Amino acid sequence: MRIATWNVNSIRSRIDRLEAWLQRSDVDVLAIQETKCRDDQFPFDRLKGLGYEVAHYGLNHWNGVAVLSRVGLEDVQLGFTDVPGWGDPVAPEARAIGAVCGGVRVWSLYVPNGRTLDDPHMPYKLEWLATLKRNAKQWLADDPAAQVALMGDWNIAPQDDDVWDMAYFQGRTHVSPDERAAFQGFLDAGFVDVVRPHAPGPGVYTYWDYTQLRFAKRQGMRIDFVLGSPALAGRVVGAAIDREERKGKGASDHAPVVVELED
DNA sequence: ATGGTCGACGTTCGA
Repeated sequence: MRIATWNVNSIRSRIDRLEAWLQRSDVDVLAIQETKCRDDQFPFDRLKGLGYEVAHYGLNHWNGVAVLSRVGLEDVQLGFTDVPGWGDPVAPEARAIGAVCGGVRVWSLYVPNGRTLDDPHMPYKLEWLATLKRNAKQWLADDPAAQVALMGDWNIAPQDDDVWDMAYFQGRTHVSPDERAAFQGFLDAGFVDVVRPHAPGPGVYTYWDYTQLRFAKRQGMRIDFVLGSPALAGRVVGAAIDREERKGKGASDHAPVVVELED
């Protein structure tokens, strides 16, 4: 079984490329982030036409997450227990959707960006991650053999090699000790970055800013991850970042990340 | 091409 995650940066503007990518990538399950639309705007029919069941969680033109599957899609959950919201008054944001696909509990996650170190979005980001970690630890406590994939745009570069120049990122988000500690918490809980061993750095990224010719200059960030529970990690036989998909006109600023599981 | 791009509910904001 082949599972993947991709921040598409608007599914409506990316639907042609998404269709083409699905047809050539042969994935069974895809976690999508930043659909940037509501259900009534989501191109369900085109994806169903390719043989995928679809679960989408989108509240407005920001955020939005989805799971596509051609190996079954059950027990859909919008958000996780106690997921923090944002705003005044506090309102939910569509940043997490879970479903069981082919025996794997898949989560499509769009972690809050943080914006700047002194922005209120930063404590929101950390609280969001802490709450997700509490949930994830509980899932493993309930069933140590659970097959869980936490997939998505984590908006964290856990290691220095995950950005092109640490000096540039001094004082910026994505690399701060608090964010890295939040990410490490998932590893400490038993989850495994199942892609890194198959796509080692340095210079291996999943995101390149549209501006400043970042892609052409190979100035990217590794911020999209698939964290597998121990049982899932034991099934991983390969993984790859599809850097080709970042090329050309109409590309998302993120590349898809694909993980191959043994049957 | 005085070299900051995308996408969205856009003449502005979020990434």
